[in-house]
Amino acid sequence: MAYWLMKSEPDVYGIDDLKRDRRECWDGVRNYQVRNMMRDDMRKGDLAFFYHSNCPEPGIVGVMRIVREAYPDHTQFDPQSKYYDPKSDPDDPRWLMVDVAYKRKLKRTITLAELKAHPELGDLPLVRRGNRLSVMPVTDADWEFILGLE
DNA sequence: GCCAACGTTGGC
DNA sequence: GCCAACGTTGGC
Repeated sequence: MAYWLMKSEPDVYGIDDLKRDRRECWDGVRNYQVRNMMRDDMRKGDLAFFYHSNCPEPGIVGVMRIVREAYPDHTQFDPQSKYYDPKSDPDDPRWLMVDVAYKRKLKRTITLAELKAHPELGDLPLVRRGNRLSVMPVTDADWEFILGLE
């Protein structure tokens, strides 16, 4: 089983929204590297950290489970959606999404600042300069280490 | 295929 | 709101 970290802006969709919905499709990924990881490496049963980005206190706020593997993201064909992609061919969809299910909230937010302060996490893409992936792999060791901070 | 211009992400 | 970093676009 693999581990992941997935970013979302809490103003758009936060951990409390997922807690309420229990399960949701992770739409709006429009980055090829992320799409390829979701398609090739993300499997049902994998666990992921829910990360709040672009907010007053960016950090890890919860844990969720991948419950459906990559399939076409319907928002790419919806002209009303901000994720609409007119260049995507319905017979060969360009963008994919997975479904996630709420597992739990962390007892507290493990902030980005805190993650950065631990040299043990130096290889975590999140804390590496210039990283902009909205979905990234987390090693077993980093997963355990981060949960240990809770 | 190069690369300048432009758009987006996301921390601060 | 600023801006660094990086991805994408499109002219050539």
